Amino acid sequence: MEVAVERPMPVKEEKRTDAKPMAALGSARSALPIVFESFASTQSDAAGIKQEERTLEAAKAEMGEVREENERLKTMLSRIVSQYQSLHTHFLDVVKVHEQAAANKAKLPTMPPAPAAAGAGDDADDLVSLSLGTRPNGSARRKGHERSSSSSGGTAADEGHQLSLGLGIARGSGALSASADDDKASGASAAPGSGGVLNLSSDSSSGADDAAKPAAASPPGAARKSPSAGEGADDEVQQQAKKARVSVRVKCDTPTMPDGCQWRKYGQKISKGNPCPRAYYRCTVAPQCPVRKQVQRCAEDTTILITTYEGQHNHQLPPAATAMASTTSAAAAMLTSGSTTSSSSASLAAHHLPLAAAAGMFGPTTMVSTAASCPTITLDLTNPAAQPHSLMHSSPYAAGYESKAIPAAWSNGYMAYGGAHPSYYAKNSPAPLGHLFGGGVSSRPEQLYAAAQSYLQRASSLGGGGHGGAVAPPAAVTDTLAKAITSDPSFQSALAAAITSVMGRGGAAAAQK
DNA sequence: CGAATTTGACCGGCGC
DNA sequence: GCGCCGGTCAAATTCG
Repeated sequence: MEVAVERPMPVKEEKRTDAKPMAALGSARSALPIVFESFASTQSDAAGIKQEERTLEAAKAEMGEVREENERLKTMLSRIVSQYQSLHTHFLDVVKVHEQAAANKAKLPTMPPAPAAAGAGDDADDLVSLSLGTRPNGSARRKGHERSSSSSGGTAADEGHQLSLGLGIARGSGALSASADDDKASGASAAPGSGGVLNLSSDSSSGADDAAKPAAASPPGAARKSPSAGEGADDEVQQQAKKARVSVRVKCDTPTMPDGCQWRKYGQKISKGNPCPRAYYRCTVAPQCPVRKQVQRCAEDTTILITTYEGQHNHQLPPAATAMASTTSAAAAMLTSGSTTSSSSASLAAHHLPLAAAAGMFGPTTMVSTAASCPTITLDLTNPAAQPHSLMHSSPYAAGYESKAIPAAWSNGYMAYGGAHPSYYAKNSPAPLGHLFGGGVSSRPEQLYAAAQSYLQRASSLGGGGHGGAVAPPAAVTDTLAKAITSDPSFQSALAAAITSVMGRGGAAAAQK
């Protein structure tokens, strides 16, 4: 039994408290130990009072230096914030232009009939989204393509407070978006491994998302295939669809990642190249649910749990499970739409963007693999930088900060958030989302979500415009923005906090076994 | 006693 | 055609 897994992850309160301290604090922390050390030593030395005084002076001097550094960092932070704001403003302007263009274009009969099919629209503006977190019922699919499981039927009530981190890619533009609904924050604290690694690998089949919905759906592959120049590509697509997967890597010390769903283990195997056995689970929330997952520990670091999801839930999910479900669905959709664009990953990269964009924008820790029959997106959040604690305890702005730990795509969402609530961002720049999700400080779910949706829409519009090819290359814009945002440590810490929150929540609610 | 997990066997795909 | 390997099945075992 994996009951143990379900228990809420222990909250590492002490580490969370630092959410607000800024970079300055981080640096201060690093300096303080030295001070205390010397102070302690003086005490031990009862004889040399003079030496003690000397040490104290040295300590004071160090303190002074630390203060100065704090000031410097604060200044730097405010500068960064202002730059961020101006950048965002500029971005919004650009987006508006594209939005209008897209609006005009939308009136054209280019939209594929297969509506729902997430990411099905090959030529139209497909919005591929990868979301982590739950979202309020209903609003989820603004862009048609989001078939997150939550929308499938989540009870509205339950989903009132949910956290969602979404990433959307507007076809053609590569725009990404993230949305953040508030979450009781409750979860916030709880990240199991707090430092988690999330790997999302989606199958083209993702259709999965759609497929999951039993009735509606048309075969995964069929749903998304593009009628146009299909040819051999279609077959390939369909095949890929069958293997669509979403894998999530999380640093977790429990047997399985608490994703909120109920799973039943049906097998275990030792796979080649990894001494750790791979466990196979099947979703038991509904008898006919096709979703399966594989859980395996990373050979290099056994604290890292690699969970690969396959398929789409065909039933209502508990609130706690919608986050992961949405993520896997969206990721699958993204891959799917990508595959429909062209027949090979190479061409994908060269052409429209879904996959290419995803691969490029997610950053080094995220991989989108289309080579094999199982296209996979890997989001590696195991990176230390992704861990809230470490983030908050260190000086984010210090050189060497690992900005790549967070997918650039998510940064867009972050940006959206910031754009909608600049003031909030300014006040809490160190870890805005961290407060939101983790601290639960003055978070406003509706606003956040609205902001996210707003951004989503813009992003998709942008994509449409980009597709038209009339305007400046959106991809370039978003890429630039993505880089800028991603390099923002506060975003990283925020994201880490959000993920942590999700994970924690999942653990509490999940009835995993 | 029922349900879930364990674990060896079986099956199908893929590469050589 | 053969062997390897990943994935699944199902009987046996364990647990609550």
